[in-house]
Amino acid sequence: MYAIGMMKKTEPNVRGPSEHNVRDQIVNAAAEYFSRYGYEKTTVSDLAKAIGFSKAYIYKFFSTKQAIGEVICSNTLSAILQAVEEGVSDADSASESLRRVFRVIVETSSQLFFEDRKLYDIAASAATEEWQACTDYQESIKKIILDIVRQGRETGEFERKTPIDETVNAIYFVMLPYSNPLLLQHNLTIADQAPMVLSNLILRSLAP
Amino acid sequence: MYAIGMMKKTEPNVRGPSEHNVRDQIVNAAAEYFSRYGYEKTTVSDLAKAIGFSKAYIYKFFSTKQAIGEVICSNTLSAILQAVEEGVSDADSASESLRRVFRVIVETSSQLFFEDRKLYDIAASAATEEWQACTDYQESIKKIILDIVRQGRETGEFERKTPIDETVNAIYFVMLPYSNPLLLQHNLTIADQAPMVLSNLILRSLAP
DNA sequence: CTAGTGACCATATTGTAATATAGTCACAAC
DNA sequence: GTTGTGACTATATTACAATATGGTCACTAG
Repeated sequence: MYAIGMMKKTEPNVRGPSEHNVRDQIVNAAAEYFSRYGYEKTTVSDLAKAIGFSKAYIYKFFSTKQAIGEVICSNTLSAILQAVEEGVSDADSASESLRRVFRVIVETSSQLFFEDRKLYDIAASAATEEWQACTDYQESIKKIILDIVRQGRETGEFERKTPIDETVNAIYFVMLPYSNPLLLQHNLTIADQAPMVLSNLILRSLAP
Repeated sequence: MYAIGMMKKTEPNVRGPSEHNVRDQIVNAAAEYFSRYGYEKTTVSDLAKAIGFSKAYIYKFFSTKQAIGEVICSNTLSAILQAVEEGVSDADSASESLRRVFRVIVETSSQLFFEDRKLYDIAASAATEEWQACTDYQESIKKIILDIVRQGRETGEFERKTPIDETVNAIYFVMLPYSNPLLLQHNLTIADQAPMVLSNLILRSLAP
């Protein structure tokens, strides 16, 4: 078969060769259209026209429109995660890392979903229908939090009495309303104060 | 004029005598209909028919349908607050009070908005359009938290370094996604674990 | 075999005409 | 004065036909 890494191709709804020029063209067109006109307003025919093929040909590569959406969504969420990880790697303490995680998530998400690009409705669909990309994203955030808490505990920066799973879960719950676009939407008015205030609360709870 | 206490009659959109049999009949009918058929589905004519008067007469007492909704909403939120205050008064420490606030809010809200009664859509309208009753409710919750934190600080149960406003605000922000029906809706799946886990986090952050 | 498509179907979405609703007002009965 | 209403308007909602969209498939070209 094709040379496939340990990723891709495992997910269903992805057809045809995973390395293919046309697949990339579709994804690029989708990125453009979804962010400019929104996911719902963009039709598969639009994408087909944009790259000069027929609609039917698109379905040789993706089994559904949602499958295309998943890729865009996945890329977008990856971009957020990357920004988060960048912030974390620049931090010089676990506390600072946590602050940055919170701040960067809120900032980047607000920007991507509500300002720069019209990616809100794809994120909304993704969150409502619990696409794979979303649950993966939430898992990644949990893992980042876990790593930071671990590190903080090792350096003695954080307390060690509370079961680490509970600590991580609690922090995750606090951040959830700001990392899920469906919820963030309702919290936009406090999205500028929340990261600061809540980070402080979390860090107080982590004090040894 | 009428003998008016320091309340009622101050809010606009409330017409006619504030003590009046018919006003109560309207409110009772509304409570029944809104919780059975929902706020949006209930028409003002329905209420009129239910109490045997004409629709026009209703408008002698309430300037808009929303004004009726505000009363029902206000009563419902008052019921939640009462349950919360009951829980608090039964608690024997500030910590226990905080736990109960969180637990009772989630339990009572879930029940009222999503199980027992179909009050969700009135609460949703209220939250979306920021009715007075809602902002009052949120203020009340903030005040309850403030009182508990104050008490906890006095008894030495809680730390006193953090500015009390920030502490209260942070706790309030943590509870917000569970006290606002619009947000609670998306958190129903974790609504059983959240109060426990998040109360623990809050209490750890309050440790002296 | 691979690359690519027009024609097709079932369901979703839109436009629009018909209906229902929130809210007003002049007026009647007492 | 108070209690109460039918008739009215402007806007919102519904019902439904017309159209658009997601998705499939048999087929052609090389």
